[in-house]
Amino acid sequence: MSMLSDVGAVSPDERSSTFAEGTNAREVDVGRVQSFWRTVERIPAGAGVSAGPESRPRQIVVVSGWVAETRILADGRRQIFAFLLSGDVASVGGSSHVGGRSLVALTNVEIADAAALATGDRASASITDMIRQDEERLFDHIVRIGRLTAKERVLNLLLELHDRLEVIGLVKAGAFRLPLTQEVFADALGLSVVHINRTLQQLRREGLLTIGRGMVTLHQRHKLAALACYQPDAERIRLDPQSRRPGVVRG
Amino acid sequence: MSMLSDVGAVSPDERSSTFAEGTNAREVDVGRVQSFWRTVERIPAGAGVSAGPESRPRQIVVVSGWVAETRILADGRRQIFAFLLSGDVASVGGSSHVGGRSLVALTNVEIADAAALATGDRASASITDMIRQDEERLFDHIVRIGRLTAKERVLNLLLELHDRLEVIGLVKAGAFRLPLTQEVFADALGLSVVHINRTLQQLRREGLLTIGRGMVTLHQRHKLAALACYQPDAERIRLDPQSRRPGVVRG
DNA sequence: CGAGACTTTGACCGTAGTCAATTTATGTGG
DNA sequence: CCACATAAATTGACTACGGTCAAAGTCTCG
Repeated sequence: MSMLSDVGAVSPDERSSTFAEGTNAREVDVGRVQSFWRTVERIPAGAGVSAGPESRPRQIVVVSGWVAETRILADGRRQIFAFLLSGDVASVGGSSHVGGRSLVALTNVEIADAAALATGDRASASITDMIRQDEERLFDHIVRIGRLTAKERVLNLLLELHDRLEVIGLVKAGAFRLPLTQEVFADALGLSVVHINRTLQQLRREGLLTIGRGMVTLHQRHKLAALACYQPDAERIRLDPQSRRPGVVRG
Repeated sequence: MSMLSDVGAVSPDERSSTFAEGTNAREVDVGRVQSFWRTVERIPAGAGVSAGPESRPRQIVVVSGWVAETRILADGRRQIFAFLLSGDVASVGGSSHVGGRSLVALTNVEIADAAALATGDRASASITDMIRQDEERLFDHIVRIGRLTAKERVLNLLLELHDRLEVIGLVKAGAFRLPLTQEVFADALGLSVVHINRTLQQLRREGLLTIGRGMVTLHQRHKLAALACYQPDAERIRLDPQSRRPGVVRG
Protein backbone atom coordinates (compact mmCIF):
# COMPACT_ATOMS: atom_id res chain seq x y z
CA MET A 1 0.00 0.00 0.00
CA SER A 2 2.94 2.22 -0.50
CA MET A 3 1.18 4.08 -3.25
CA LEU A 4 -1.18 5.56 -0.76
CA SER A 5 1.47 7.87 0.62
CA ASP A 6 1.23 11.06 -1.38
CA VAL A 7 -2.47 11.55 -0.96
CA GLY A 8 -3.81 14.51 -2.76
CA ALA A 9 -0.68 15.17 -4.73
CA VAL A 10 -2.22 14.91 -8.16
CA SER A 11 0.27 15.47 -10.90
CA PRO A 12 -0.69 18.26 -13.30
CA ASP A 13 -1.07 16.13 -16.38
CA GLU A 14 -3.46 13.88 -14.54
CA ARG A 15 -5.96 16.74 -14.42
CA SER A 16 -8.38 17.87 -17.00
CA SER A 17 -9.61 21.40 -17.34
CA THR A 18 -13.18 20.27 -17.87
CA PHE A 19 -14.49 22.10 -14.89
CA ALA A 20 -11.92 24.76 -14.30
CA GLU A 21 -12.35 26.41 -17.67
CA GLY A 22 -14.79 24.08 -19.37
CA THR A 23 -17.58 24.70 -21.82
CA ASN A 24 -20.28 26.48 -19.90
CA ALA A 25 -18.31 27.75 -16.97
CA ARG A 26 -19.20 31.32 -17.82
CA GLU A 27 -22.89 30.58 -17.87
CA VAL A 28 -22.91 29.53 -14.25
CA ASP A 29 -23.06 32.08 -11.52
CA VAL A 30 -20.18 32.55 -9.14
CA GLY A 31 -21.99 31.33 -6.07
CA ARG A 32 -22.75 28.01 -7.66
CA VAL A 33 -19.20 27.53 -8.82
CA GLN A 34 -17.94 28.24 -5.35
CA SER A 35 -20.32 25.86 -3.68
CA PHE A 36 -19.34 23.28 -6.26
CA TRP A 37 -15.65 23.58 -5.54
CA ARG A 38 -16.32 23.40 -1.83
CA THR A 39 -17.60 19.86 -2.33
CA VAL A 40 -14.44 18.68 -4.08
CA GLU A 41 -12.86 15.78 -2.32
CA ARG A 42 -9.53 14.06 -2.88
CA ILE A 43 -9.27 10.29 -3.02
CA PRO A 44 -5.92 8.51 -2.98
CA ALA A 45 -5.14 5.94 -5.64
CA GLY A 46 -6.38 2.53 -4.63
CA ALA A 47 -9.01 3.80 -2.25
CA GLY A 48 -12.71 3.28 -2.68
CA VAL A 49 -15.07 6.16 -3.29
CA SER A 50 -17.51 5.85 -0.43
CA ALA A 51 -20.87 7.47 -0.03
CA GLY A 52 -19.39 9.82 2.52
CA PRO A 53 -20.08 10.15 6.25
CA GLU A 54 -23.84 10.34 5.86
CA SER A 55 -24.03 7.13 3.86
CA ARG A 56 -26.89 7.94 1.55
CA PRO A 57 -26.76 7.23 -2.14
CA ARG A 58 -25.45 10.22 -4.02
CA GLN A 59 -24.27 11.29 -7.41
CA ILE A 60 -20.71 12.36 -7.89
CA VAL A 61 -18.74 13.94 -10.70
CA VAL A 62 -15.15 13.01 -11.39
CA VAL A 63 -13.10 16.17 -11.52
CA SER A 64 -9.75 14.58 -12.24
CA GLY A 65 -8.16 11.17 -12.26
CA TRP A 66 -9.35 7.70 -13.17
CA VAL A 67 -12.07 5.79 -11.34
CA ALA A 68 -13.19 2.21 -11.93
CA GLU A 69 -16.72 1.02 -11.41
CA THR A 70 -16.41 -2.58 -10.28
CA ARG A 71 -18.00 -5.59 -8.74
CA ILE A 72 -16.18 -8.40 -7.01
CA LEU A 73 -17.68 -11.86 -6.85
CA ALA A 74 -17.62 -14.06 -3.80
CA ASP A 75 -14.83 -16.19 -5.23
CA GLY A 76 -12.64 -13.21 -6.03
CA ARG A 77 -13.37 -12.79 -9.70
CA ARG A 78 -13.63 -9.12 -10.51
CA GLN A 79 -15.45 -7.29 -13.25
CA ILE A 80 -14.90 -3.67 -14.10
CA PHE A 81 -17.94 -2.05 -15.67
CA ALA A 82 -16.52 1.26 -16.68
CA PHE A 83 -13.72 3.72 -16.34
CA LEU A 84 -14.77 7.16 -15.21
CA LEU A 85 -12.77 10.16 -16.37
CA SER A 86 -13.00 13.87 -15.72
CA GLY A 87 -16.54 15.01 -16.19
CA ASP A 88 -18.13 11.61 -15.81
CA VAL A 89 -21.00 11.14 -13.43
CA ALA A 90 -21.82 8.12 -11.30
CA SER A 91 -23.95 7.20 -8.36
CA VAL A 92 -22.39 5.73 -5.26
CA GLY A 93 -24.66 3.43 -3.36
CA GLY A 94 -25.60 4.63 0.06
CA SER A 95 -25.95 1.23 1.57
CA SER A 96 -29.07 -0.35 0.21
CA HIS A 97 -29.70 -0.82 -3.44
CA VAL A 98 -26.50 -0.54 -5.39
CA GLY A 99 -25.76 -4.22 -5.03
CA GLY A 100 -22.08 -4.91 -4.78
CA ARG A 101 -21.11 -2.11 -7.09
CA SER A 102 -18.32 0.10 -5.96
CA LEU A 103 -16.10 2.86 -7.21
CA VAL A 104 -12.35 2.53 -6.86
CA ALA A 105 -9.81 5.24 -7.54
CA LEU A 106 -7.19 4.02 -10.01
CA THR A 107 -5.14 7.16 -9.62
CA ASN A 108 -5.34 9.97 -7.17
CA VAL A 109 -8.73 11.40 -7.84
CA GLU A 110 -10.80 14.48 -7.24
CA ILE A 111 -14.54 14.10 -7.09
CA ALA A 112 -17.36 16.52 -6.38
CA ASP A 113 -21.05 16.41 -5.69
CA ALA A 114 -23.07 16.27 -8.87
CA ALA A 115 -25.91 17.92 -7.01
CA ALA A 116 -23.77 21.00 -6.52
CA LEU A 117 -23.57 21.34 -10.28
CA ALA A 118 -27.08 20.45 -11.20
CA THR A 119 -28.95 23.24 -9.52
CA GLY A 120 -31.86 23.87 -11.79
CA ASP A 121 -30.59 25.28 -15.05
CA ARG A 122 -29.21 23.71 -18.18
CA ALA A 123 -26.40 22.17 -16.15
CA SER A 124 -28.78 19.55 -14.86
CA ALA A 125 -29.80 18.81 -18.41
CA SER A 126 -26.18 18.26 -19.32
CA ILE A 127 -25.84 15.87 -16.42
CA THR A 128 -28.79 13.93 -17.74
CA ASP A 129 -26.93 13.88 -21.00
CA MET A 130 -23.78 12.55 -19.38
CA ILE A 131 -25.78 9.79 -17.79
CA ARG A 132 -27.17 8.86 -21.14
CA GLN A 133 -23.69 8.69 -22.59
CA ASP A 134 -22.56 6.55 -19.69
CA GLU A 135 -25.37 4.15 -20.42
CA GLU A 136 -24.53 4.07 -24.07
CA ARG A 137 -20.99 3.11 -23.10
CA LEU A 138 -22.31 0.30 -20.97
CA PHE A 139 -23.93 -1.15 -24.06
CA ASP A 140 -20.69 -0.82 -25.96
CA HIS A 141 -18.99 -2.65 -23.16
CA ILE A 142 -21.48 -5.48 -23.26
CA VAL A 143 -20.88 -5.93 -26.96
CA ARG A 144 -17.17 -5.83 -26.32
CA ILE A 145 -17.09 -8.64 -23.81
CA GLY A 146 -20.02 -10.51 -25.32
CA ARG A 147 -19.12 -10.61 -28.97
CA LEU A 148 -15.60 -9.39 -29.65
CA THR A 149 -12.37 -11.36 -29.65
CA ALA A 150 -9.55 -10.48 -27.29
CA LYS A 151 -7.74 -8.44 -29.91
CA GLU A 152 -10.90 -6.59 -30.83
CA ARG A 153 -11.74 -5.94 -27.20
CA VAL A 154 -8.40 -4.41 -26.42
CA LEU A 155 -8.39 -2.18 -29.46
CA ASN A 156 -12.00 -1.22 -29.04
CA LEU A 157 -11.53 -0.14 -25.46
CA LEU A 158 -8.34 1.74 -26.24
CA LEU A 159 -10.11 3.56 -29.05
CA GLU A 160 -12.95 4.54 -26.75
CA LEU A 161 -10.56 5.78 -24.11
CA HIS A 162 -8.59 7.69 -26.70
CA ASP A 163 -11.67 9.47 -27.93
CA ARG A 164 -12.94 10.30 -24.48
CA LEU A 165 -9.56 11.57 -23.36
CA GLU A 166 -9.23 13.63 -26.49
CA VAL A 167 -12.47 15.42 -25.74
CA ILE A 168 -11.21 16.47 -22.36
CA GLY A 169 -7.85 17.48 -23.74
CA LEU A 170 -5.74 14.65 -22.41
CA VAL A 171 -4.38 13.43 -25.71
CA LYS A 172 -1.14 15.03 -26.81
CA ALA A 173 0.30 14.26 -30.20
CA GLY A 174 -1.84 11.16 -30.47
CA ALA A 175 -0.52 9.76 -27.21
CA PHE A 176 -2.31 9.50 -23.93
CA ARG A 177 -1.63 8.34 -20.43
CA LEU A 178 -3.16 5.02 -19.41
CA PRO A 179 -2.65 4.51 -15.69
CA LEU A 180 -3.92 0.94 -15.65
CA THR A 181 -2.14 -2.26 -14.86
CA GLN A 182 -2.74 -5.13 -17.22
CA GLU A 183 -4.69 -6.81 -14.46
CA VAL A 184 -7.16 -3.93 -14.36
CA PHE A 185 -7.39 -4.03 -18.10
CA ALA A 186 -8.06 -7.75 -17.95
CA ASP A 187 -10.81 -7.34 -15.39
CA ALA A 188 -12.50 -4.76 -17.55
CA LEU A 189 -12.38 -6.89 -20.68
CA GLY A 190 -13.21 -10.22 -19.10
CA LEU A 191 -9.86 -11.76 -19.96
CA SER A 192 -6.89 -13.10 -18.02
CA VAL A 193 -3.82 -10.97 -17.39
CA VAL A 194 -1.66 -13.36 -19.33
CA HIS A 195 -3.84 -13.19 -22.34
CA ILE A 196 -4.05 -9.43 -22.21
CA ASN A 197 -0.30 -9.35 -22.18
CA ARG A 198 -0.01 -11.64 -25.17
CA THR A 199 -2.60 -9.68 -27.07
CA LEU A 200 -0.72 -6.46 -26.45
CA GLN A 201 2.51 -8.08 -27.60
CA GLN A 202 0.85 -9.10 -30.80
CA LEU A 203 -0.62 -5.67 -31.42
CA ARG A 204 2.81 -4.19 -30.86
CA ARG A 205 4.42 -6.61 -33.27
CA GLU A 206 1.84 -5.71 -35.86
CA GLY A 207 2.74 -2.08 -35.38
CA LEU A 208 -0.82 -1.16 -34.48
CA LEU A 209 0.04 0.58 -31.27
CA THR A 210 2.80 1.70 -28.97
CA ILE A 211 2.28 1.02 -25.31
CA GLY A 212 4.55 1.15 -22.31
CA ARG A 213 5.19 2.97 -19.06
CA GLY A 214 1.62 4.02 -18.87
CA MET A 215 1.59 5.76 -22.25
CA VAL A 216 -0.30 4.65 -25.32
CA THR A 217 -0.27 5.70 -28.95
CA LEU A 218 -2.62 4.21 -31.47
CA HIS A 219 -1.41 4.00 -35.04
CA GLN A 220 -3.61 3.87 -38.13
CA ARG A 221 -6.79 4.92 -36.40
CA HIS A 222 -8.94 4.12 -39.36
CA LYS A 223 -7.64 0.60 -39.71
CA LEU A 224 -7.92 0.02 -35.99
CA ALA A 225 -11.52 1.15 -35.85
CA ALA A 226 -12.39 -1.32 -38.58
CA LEU A 227 -10.47 -4.13 -36.90
CA ALA A 228 -12.20 -3.51 -33.61
CA CYS A 229 -15.76 -2.89 -34.78
CA TYR A 230 -15.39 0.52 -33.23
CA GLN A 231 -18.12 3.05 -33.85
CA PRO A 232 -17.03 6.55 -32.85
CA ASP A 233 -19.86 7.64 -30.62
CA ALA A 234 -22.13 9.82 -32.73
CA GLU A 235 -21.87 8.04 -36.05
CA ARG A 236 -23.78 4.91 -35.18
CA ILE A 237 -25.22 2.72 -37.86
CA ARG A 238 -28.94 3.00 -38.27
CA LEU A 239 -30.20 -0.58 -38.20
CA ASP A 240 -32.51 -1.51 -41.01
CA PRO A 241 -35.59 -2.96 -39.28
CA GLN A 242 -35.94 -5.45 -42.13
CA SER A 243 -32.46 -6.86 -41.76
CA ARG A 244 -33.15 -8.61 -38.51
CA ARG A 245 -32.49 -12.28 -38.15
CA PRO A 246 -35.09 -15.00 -38.15
CA GLY A 247 -35.67 -17.25 -35.24
CA VAL A 248 -37.42 -15.32 -32.63
CA VAL A 249 -40.59 -16.93 -31.47
CA ARG A 250 -41.83 -20.26 -30.44
CA GLY A 251 -45.50 -20.98 -30.18
CA MET B 1 -41.87 -15.40 -41.51
CA SER B 2 -44.79 -17.67 -40.97
CA MET B 3 -44.94 -16.75 -37.33
CA LEU B 4 -46.01 -13.27 -38.17
CA SER B 5 -49.47 -14.37 -39.17
CA ASP B 6 -51.53 -14.21 -36.03
CA VAL B 7 -50.65 -10.67 -35.14
CA GLY B 8 -52.32 -9.42 -32.06
CA ALA B 9 -53.60 -12.77 -30.99
CA VAL B 10 -51.77 -12.90 -27.71
CA SER B 11 -52.46 -16.06 -25.83
CA PRO B 12 -53.79 -15.52 -22.33
CA ASP B 13 -50.85 -16.98 -20.46
CA GLU B 14 -48.49 -14.67 -22.31
CA ARG B 15 -50.02 -11.72 -20.50
CA SER B 16 -49.25 -10.38 -17.12
CA SER B 17 -51.74 -8.58 -15.00
CA THR B 18 -49.21 -5.96 -14.02
CA PHE B 19 -51.15 -3.14 -15.50
CA ALA B 20 -54.65 -4.48 -15.68
CA GLU B 21 -55.01 -5.04 -11.97
CA GLY B 22 -51.54 -4.27 -10.70
CA THR B 23 -50.27 -2.74 -7.52
CA ASN B 24 -51.33 0.89 -7.61
CA ALA B 25 -54.09 0.73 -10.15
CA ARG B 26 -56.56 2.09 -7.65
CA GLU B 27 -54.39 5.06 -6.84
CA VAL B 28 -54.47 6.35 -10.38
CA ASP B 29 -57.42 8.32 -11.63
CA VAL B 30 -59.66 6.96 -14.34
CA GLY B 31 -58.74 9.54 -16.94
CA ARG B 32 -55.10 8.67 -16.77
CA VAL B 33 -55.75 4.98 -16.98
CA GLN B 34 -57.86 5.53 -20.06
CA SER B 35 -55.31 7.72 -21.79
CA PHE B 36 -52.71 5.14 -20.94
CA TRP B 37 -54.64 2.32 -22.51
CA ARG B 38 -55.28 4.41 -25.56
CA THR B 39 -51.55 4.40 -26.25
CA VAL B 40 -51.27 0.63 -26.14
CA GLU B 41 -49.88 -0.77 -29.33
CA ARG B 42 -49.53 -4.34 -30.53
CA ILE B 43 -46.33 -5.61 -32.07
CA PRO B 44 -46.12 -8.97 -33.81
CA ALA B 45 -43.44 -11.42 -32.82
CA GLY B 46 -40.30 -10.82 -34.78
CA ALA B 47 -41.01 -7.19 -35.53
CA GLY B 48 -38.96 -4.30 -34.31
CA VAL B 49 -40.33 -1.75 -31.92
CA SER B 50 -39.90 1.47 -33.78
CA ALA B 51 -40.11 4.99 -32.51
CA GLY B 52 -43.47 5.37 -34.17
CA PRO B 53 -44.54 7.60 -37.04
CA GLU B 54 -43.12 10.77 -35.54
CA SER B 55 -39.67 9.27 -35.11
CA ARG B 56 -38.56 11.01 -31.95
CA PRO B 57 -36.94 9.15 -29.09
CA ARG B 58 -39.50 8.02 -26.58
CA GLN B 59 -39.94 5.85 -23.56
CA ILE B 60 -42.15 2.83 -23.72
CA VAL B 61 -43.49 0.37 -21.21
CA VAL B 62 -43.92 -3.28 -22.03
CA VAL B 63 -47.46 -4.30 -21.17
CA SER B 64 -47.20 -7.93 -22.18
CA GLY B 65 -44.86 -10.21 -24.06
CA TRP B 66 -41.10 -10.45 -24.40
CA VAL B 67 -38.87 -7.83 -25.98
CA ALA B 68 -35.16 -8.03 -26.66
CA GLU B 69 -32.86 -5.05 -26.59
CA THR B 70 -30.19 -5.78 -29.16
CA ARG B 71 -27.38 -4.54 -31.29
CA ILE B 72 -26.17 -6.12 -34.49
CA LEU B 73 -22.60 -5.66 -35.67
CA ALA B 74 -21.59 -5.00 -39.22
CA ASP B 75 -20.46 -8.58 -39.71
CA GLY B 76 -23.70 -10.06 -38.40
CA ARG B 77 -22.69 -10.85 -34.86
CA ARG B 78 -25.54 -10.00 -32.54
CA GLN B 79 -25.60 -9.09 -28.88
CA ILE B 80 -28.72 -8.98 -26.77
CA PHE B 81 -28.46 -6.57 -23.87
CA ALA B 82 -31.60 -7.37 -22.01
CA PHE B 83 -34.97 -9.02 -22.07
CA LEU B 84 -37.87 -6.73 -21.30
CA LEU B 85 -40.94 -8.17 -19.61
CA SER B 86 -44.27 -6.74 -18.55
CA GLY B 87 -43.70 -3.57 -16.66
CA ASP B 88 -40.22 -2.89 -17.96
CA VAL B 89 -39.36 0.47 -19.38
CA ALA B 90 -37.01 1.28 -22.24
CA SER B 91 -36.21 4.11 -24.55
CA VAL B 92 -36.47 3.69 -28.28
CA GLY B 93 -34.12 5.86 -30.26
CA GLY B 94 -35.80 8.36 -32.51
CA SER B 95 -33.13 8.39 -35.13
CA SER B 96 -30.09 10.14 -33.77
CA HIS B 97 -28.36 9.11 -30.61
CA VAL B 98 -29.30 5.57 -29.69
CA GLY B 99 -26.52 4.10 -31.77
CA GLY B 100 -27.46 0.83 -33.28
CA ARG B 101 -29.62 -0.24 -30.39
CA SER B 102 -33.01 -1.63 -31.22
CA LEU B 103 -35.93 -3.37 -29.61
CA VAL B 104 -37.24 -6.56 -31.13
CA ALA B 105 -40.42 -8.34 -30.13
CA LEU B 106 -39.69 -11.96 -29.27
CA THR B 107 -43.36 -12.78 -28.88
CA ASN B 108 -46.43 -10.84 -29.74
CA VAL B 109 -46.12 -7.79 -27.60
CA GLU B 110 -48.15 -4.95 -26.22
CA ILE B 111 -46.36 -1.73 -25.44
CA ALA B 112 -47.54 1.64 -24.24
CA ASP B 113 -46.18 5.12 -23.82
CA ALA B 114 -44.33 5.49 -20.56
CA ALA B 115 -45.17 9.17 -20.63
CA ALA B 116 -48.85 8.31 -20.38
CA LEU B 117 -48.12 6.64 -17.06
CA ALA B 118 -45.69 9.08 -15.64
CA THR B 119 -47.89 12.12 -15.37
CA GLY B 120 -46.61 13.86 -12.31
CA ASP B 121 -47.45 11.72 -9.32
CA ARG B 122 -45.74 8.81 -7.71
CA ALA B 123 -46.03 6.83 -10.91
CA SER B 124 -43.17 8.79 -12.40
CA ALA B 125 -41.11 7.99 -9.35
CA SER B 126 -41.81 4.33 -9.84
CA ILE B 127 -40.68 4.63 -13.43
CA THR B 128 -37.45 6.14 -12.26
CA ASP B 129 -37.20 3.16 -10.02
CA MET B 130 -37.76 0.75 -12.87
CA ILE B 131 -35.02 2.43 -14.84
CA ARG B 132 -32.66 2.01 -11.94
CA GLN B 133 -33.51 -1.68 -11.75
CA ASP B 134 -32.93 -2.01 -15.47
CA GLU B 135 -29.51 -0.49 -15.07
CA GLU B 136 -28.71 -2.79 -12.19
CA ARG B 137 -29.57 -5.70 -14.43
CA LEU B 138 -27.23 -4.39 -17.07
CA PHE B 139 -24.43 -4.66 -14.55
CA ASP B 140 -25.47 -8.19 -13.72
CA HIS B 141 -25.37 -8.98 -17.38
CA ILE B 142 -21.87 -7.58 -17.76
CA VAL B 143 -20.66 -9.77 -14.94
CA ARG B 144 -22.40 -12.71 -16.52
CA ILE B 145 -20.72 -12.47 -19.89
CA GLY B 146 -17.50 -11.03 -18.53
CA ARG B 147 -16.70 -13.37 -15.70
CA LEU B 148 -18.98 -16.41 -15.61
CA THR B 149 -18.55 -19.74 -17.39
CA ALA B 150 -21.16 -20.95 -19.87
CA LYS B 151 -22.89 -23.08 -17.27
CA GLU B 152 -22.96 -20.23 -14.79
CA ARG B 153 -24.22 -17.81 -17.38
CA VAL B 154 -27.13 -20.00 -18.38
CA LEU B 155 -28.18 -20.69 -14.82
CA ASN B 156 -27.69 -17.12 -13.73
CA LEU B 157 -29.86 -15.76 -16.50
CA LEU B 158 -32.54 -18.36 -15.95
CA LEU B 159 -32.59 -17.52 -12.26
CA GLU B 160 -32.98 -13.85 -13.00
CA LEU B 161 -35.78 -14.48 -15.44
CA HIS B 162 -37.47 -16.79 -12.97
CA ASP B 163 -37.42 -14.15 -10.28
CA ARG B 164 -38.63 -11.40 -12.54
CA LEU B 165 -41.42 -13.53 -13.93
CA GLU B 166 -42.43 -14.59 -10.46
CA VAL B 167 -42.90 -10.97 -9.42
CA ILE B 168 -45.32 -10.39 -12.26
CA GLY B 169 -47.13 -13.63 -11.61
CA LEU B 170 -45.92 -15.66 -14.55
CA VAL B 171 -44.42 -18.53 -12.61
CA LYS B 172 -46.79 -21.38 -11.91
CA ALA B 173 -45.72 -24.26 -9.71
CA GLY B 174 -42.10 -23.32 -10.20
CA ALA B 175 -42.37 -23.47 -13.95
CA PHE B 176 -42.37 -20.60 -16.38
CA ARG B 177 -42.66 -20.03 -20.07
CA LEU B 178 -39.48 -19.14 -21.92
CA PRO B 179 -40.32 -18.14 -25.48
CA LEU B 180 -36.71 -17.95 -26.63
CA THR B 181 -34.87 -19.98 -29.20
CA GLN B 182 -31.46 -21.21 -28.21
CA GLU B 183 -30.02 -18.81 -30.71
CA VAL B 184 -31.54 -15.87 -28.89
CA PHE B 185 -30.27 -17.27 -25.65
CA ALA B 186 -26.82 -17.60 -27.15
CA ASP B 187 -26.81 -14.03 -28.39
CA ALA B 188 -27.74 -12.80 -24.97
CA LEU B 189 -25.03 -14.77 -23.22
CA GLY B 190 -22.26 -14.27 -25.73
CA LEU B 191 -22.05 -17.95 -26.62
CA SER B 192 -22.67 -20.06 -29.70
CA VAL B 193 -25.94 -21.89 -30.22
CA VAL B 194 -24.16 -25.20 -30.20
CA HIS B 195 -22.54 -24.55 -26.90
CA ILE B 196 -25.77 -23.32 -25.36
CA ASN B 197 -27.36 -26.54 -26.44
CA ARG B 198 -24.60 -28.66 -24.91
CA THR B 199 -24.70 -26.69 -21.72
CA LEU B 200 -28.44 -27.21 -21.43
CA GLN B 201 -28.00 -30.92 -22.06
CA GLN B 202 -25.50 -31.08 -19.28
CA LEU B 203 -27.72 -29.18 -16.87
CA ARG B 204 -30.54 -31.53 -17.70
CA ARG B 205 -28.38 -34.59 -17.13
CA GLU B 206 -27.36 -33.20 -13.78
CA GLY B 207 -31.01 -32.82 -12.89
CA LEU B 208 -30.63 -29.11 -12.24
CA LEU B 209 -33.44 -28.07 -14.52
CA THR B 210 -36.20 -29.19 -16.80
CA ILE B 211 -36.45 -27.40 -20.09
CA GLY B 212 -38.33 -28.05 -23.25
CA ARG B 213 -41.14 -26.79 -25.48
CA GLY B 214 -40.68 -23.32 -24.13
CA MET B 215 -41.20 -24.26 -20.51
CA VAL B 216 -38.56 -24.20 -17.80
CA THR B 217 -38.43 -25.48 -14.25
CA LEU B 218 -35.45 -24.88 -12.05
CA HIS B 219 -34.72 -27.48 -9.40
CA GLN B 220 -32.82 -26.91 -6.18
CA ARG B 221 -32.96 -23.14 -6.32
CA HIS B 222 -30.53 -22.73 -3.50
CA LYS B 223 -27.90 -24.94 -5.05
CA LEU B 224 -28.37 -23.27 -8.42
CA ALA B 225 -27.95 -19.80 -7.02
CA ALA B 226 -24.68 -20.83 -5.46
CA LEU B 227 -23.49 -22.53 -8.64
CA ALA B 228 -24.28 -19.48 -10.71
CA CYS B 229 -23.05 -16.72 -8.41
CA TYR B 230 -26.62 -15.48 -8.43
CA GLN B 231 -27.53 -12.72 -6.05
CA PRO B 232 -31.32 -12.35 -5.74
CA ASP B 233 -31.81 -8.64 -6.40
CA ALA B 234 -32.22 -7.01 -3.02
CA GLU B 235 -29.82 -9.07 -0.98
CA ARG B 236 -26.59 -7.84 -2.47
CA ILE B 237 -23.34 -8.30 -0.66
CA ARG B 238 -22.02 -5.12 0.85
CA LEU B 239 -18.43 -4.95 -0.32
CA ASP B 240 -15.90 -4.27 2.38
CA PRO B 241 -13.96 -1.27 1.11
CA GLN B 242 -10.82 -2.69 2.72
CA SER B 243 -10.99 -5.98 0.88
CA ARG B 244 -10.05 -4.54 -2.46
CA ARG B 245 -7.22 -5.98 -4.47
CA PRO B 246 -3.79 -4.54 -4.93
CA GLY B 247 -2.44 -3.40 -8.23
CA VAL B 248 -4.21 -0.29 -9.13
CA VAL B 249 -1.85 2.53 -9.89
CA ARG B 250 1.20 3.21 -11.88
CA GLY B 251 3.19 6.30 -11.35
C1' DC C 1 -47.04 -34.52 -46.31
C1' DG C 2 -43.63 -31.17 -47.20
C1' DA C 3 -40.96 -26.82 -45.96
C1' DG C 4 -38.57 -24.28 -42.85
C1' DA C 5 -37.16 -23.28 -38.35
C1' DC C 6 -35.17 -25.25 -34.39
C1' DT C 7 -32.55 -28.70 -31.77
C1' DT C 8 -29.20 -32.06 -31.25
C1' DT C 9 -24.87 -34.62 -32.09
C1' DG C 10 -20.14 -35.67 -33.73
C1' DA C 11 -15.52 -34.39 -35.13
C1' DC C 12 -12.20 -31.17 -34.93
C1' DC C 13 -10.02 -26.70 -34.03
C1' DG C 14 -8.45 -22.55 -31.74
C1' DT C 15 -8.86 -18.90 -28.48
C1' DA C 16 -8.11 -17.99 -24.07
C1' DG C 17 -7.15 -19.85 -19.23
C1' DT C 18 -3.96 -21.89 -15.77
C1' DC C 19 0.30 -22.71 -13.55
C1' DA C 20 4.78 -21.58 -12.84
C1' DA C 21 9.03 -19.40 -13.57
C1' DT C 22 11.73 -15.37 -15.13
C1' DT C 23 12.57 -10.67 -16.17
C1' DT C 24 11.77 -5.95 -15.60
C1' DA C 25 10.21 -1.92 -13.34
C1' DT C 26 9.41 0.81 -9.18
C1' DG C 27 10.47 2.06 -4.70
C1' DT C 28 12.69 2.08 -0.17
C1' DG C 29 16.00 2.34 3.28
C1' DG C 30 20.84 2.40 4.26
C1' DC D 1 24.10 5.36 -5.29
C1' DC D 2 23.46 0.56 -4.18
C1' DA D 3 20.98 -3.64 -2.25
C1' DC D 4 16.77 -5.41 -1.43
C1' DA D 5 11.63 -5.92 -1.61
C1' DT D 6 7.54 -5.80 -4.07
C1' DA D 7 4.54 -5.08 -7.87
C1' DA D 8 4.08 -5.66 -12.74
C1' DA D 9 5.17 -7.52 -17.14
C1' DT D 10 6.62 -11.35 -19.82
C1' DT D 11 7.33 -16.06 -21.43
C1' DG D 12 6.74 -21.15 -21.84
C1' DA D 13 4.21 -25.42 -21.45
C1' DC D 14 0.05 -27.36 -21.14
C1' DT D 15 -5.07 -27.52 -20.72
C1' DA D 16 -9.81 -26.76 -21.63
C1' DC D 17 -13.70 -24.16 -22.65
C1' DG D 18 -16.12 -22.83 -26.18
C1' DG D 19 -16.34 -22.16 -31.48
C1' DT D 20 -16.97 -23.96 -36.21
C1' DC D 21 -18.60 -27.02 -39.67
C1' DA D 22 -21.59 -30.31 -41.11
C1' DA D 23 -25.11 -33.68 -40.80
C1' DA D 24 -29.08 -35.69 -38.84
C1' DG D 25 -33.14 -35.53 -36.09
C1' DT D 26 -37.64 -32.86 -34.40
C1' DC D 27 -41.22 -29.92 -34.27
C1' DT D 28 -44.85 -26.81 -36.38
C1' DC D 29 -47.75 -25.39 -39.48
C1' DG D 30 -49.85 -24.60 -43.76
